[in-house]
Amino acid sequence: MKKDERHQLLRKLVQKDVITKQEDFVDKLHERGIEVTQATISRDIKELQLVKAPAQNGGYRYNLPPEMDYDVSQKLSRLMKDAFVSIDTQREFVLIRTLPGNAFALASLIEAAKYKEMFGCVSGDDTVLVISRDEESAKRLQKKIISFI
Amino acid sequence: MKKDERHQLLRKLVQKDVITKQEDFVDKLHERGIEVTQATISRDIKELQLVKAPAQNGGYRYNLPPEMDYDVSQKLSRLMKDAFVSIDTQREFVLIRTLPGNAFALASLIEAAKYKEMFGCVSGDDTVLVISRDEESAKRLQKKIISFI
DNA sequence: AGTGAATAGAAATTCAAT
DNA sequence: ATTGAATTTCTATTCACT
Repeated sequence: MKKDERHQLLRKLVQKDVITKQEDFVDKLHERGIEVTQATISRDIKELQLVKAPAQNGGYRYNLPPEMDYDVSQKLSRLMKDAFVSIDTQREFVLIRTLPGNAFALASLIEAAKYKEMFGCVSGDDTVLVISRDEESAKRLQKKIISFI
Repeated sequence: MKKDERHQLLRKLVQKDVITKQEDFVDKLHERGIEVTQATISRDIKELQLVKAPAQNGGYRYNLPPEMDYDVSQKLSRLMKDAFVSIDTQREFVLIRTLPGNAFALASLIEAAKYKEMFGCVSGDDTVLVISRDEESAKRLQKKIISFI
């Protein structure tokens, strides 16, 4: 199983089940016949930026990172499915192509999403250029943006 | 130094400084002449529901719990300073008294705040009754609501 | 209740291998 | 690049005391 697949699964699991420690992930994956160790889960958690949060009841629970506004997320999802053409990164830049006339709207939504990785964002008619902090950030942004399709 | 004071200070510190581990808190407090151990900080973190989040740069950072909308928070703050009279808990209930005619507005804002501890919330003219999950939740809600004054 | 000292328990990293 | 085994580091809890 590829890392990206496992990451997707972890995101599912952390929402569906109450995960109180990393071993819980190891066990859940084991149930599905996927063998990983705690070391790998620790790295996954870091990459996915999951957080271990003290819960209401007194225990702990791993959570997804704080999401952007539901509203923004909805609109991004619709616009991306609708008008997305391609995405690529070059150094600390992310270049997104859209159908003509949609780039400005997309740029506005990306601004509204307040990605921590993002410095700024400019748009033409069918092109959005996102400037991020560094190459790593650009790659992470690419993944996040693609996930809306 | 009282626990509540220390909690307030921790909330300040976690915003101002980059705290990567609990010992960082111990050190920061030590600099201010406050002697606590890591054990106490661990308990504080649990009570304040601070989270250790993987950061953009590859490290870790303790953060405040995800906040409610800025907008809601602003309005709550204004209304509380304006119209708050008293607050008390009884079992799993929180009873808030306001100046006459303000309870409904306060209840709406409390609803909008989407506190996890809250079941429901009803209001009269000068009284808001919040129903929470249990006694502990009620006490936590009381603290959170008072903090807007 | 709130706390510290000691300890158990959980998570992150190192080191090696692939 | 990705991982597991071992290890280190960090965090939570226990126990005793106040």
